[in-house]
Amino acid sequence: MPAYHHPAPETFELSAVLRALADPARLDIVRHLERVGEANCATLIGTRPKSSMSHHFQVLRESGILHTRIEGVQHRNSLRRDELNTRFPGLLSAILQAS
Amino acid sequence: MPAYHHPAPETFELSAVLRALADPARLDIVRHLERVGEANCATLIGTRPKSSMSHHFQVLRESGILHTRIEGVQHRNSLRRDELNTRFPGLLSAILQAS
DNA sequence: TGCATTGTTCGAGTTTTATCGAACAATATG
DNA sequence: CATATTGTTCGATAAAACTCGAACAATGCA
Repeated sequence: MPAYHHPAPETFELSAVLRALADPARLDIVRHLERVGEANCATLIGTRPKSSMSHHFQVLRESGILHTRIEGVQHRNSLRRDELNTRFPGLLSAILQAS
Repeated sequence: MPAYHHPAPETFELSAVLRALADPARLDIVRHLERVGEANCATLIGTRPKSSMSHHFQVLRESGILHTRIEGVQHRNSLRRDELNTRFPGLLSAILQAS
């Protein structure tokens, strides 16, 4: 399992970030990561199948919203808070703050 | 031409707002309104046909992002800054601030 | 080695969204 | 009233995105 590619903050695209966060399932993922800091996919799967979740994590990763660290068989995800805040100041916190 | 329906701030949905702003054409509209304050559809039409623009304005209106005032034959659009800021503090300015 | 766990990838089906021309409605103006 | 202006609505097409099962890959452990 090769390591993932994570885009550099300079290449984050606002449209991609907004599109990624516009999906309720992905917004749930982001909110959960905000609370727990780091989580693997399995702990975040609710009723959805693995393949759907894997897709959502991919969208979040490729837009720059989260980072995936591989540890053994688990893929641990966490928000790229600092990098997002550097590129789009205040955006993530404004979105997380919204009820 | 009946007046438009503009949703109340309490009913704004974050997903809908993000989805509306995730489209580059609509983000351009929002940025333009930010600059000029108020504009009708015609002045915002670039290369796209009227029907496409009308659709984008509808999406922006129904998500709560802009208000459309009818004056004669023109439909004047402006951002609902205060209402958006009340419902989602800091969100619009964070998005407008992003390059 | 055999098996369970974790997650990706593939492919197909469904839904949503965007695009745009044509026809229409409403207002203004000559 | 005739015509131009502004923008919506309709309908069809195309593109994008979501969903999910099945097969696969990689690790960990007995």
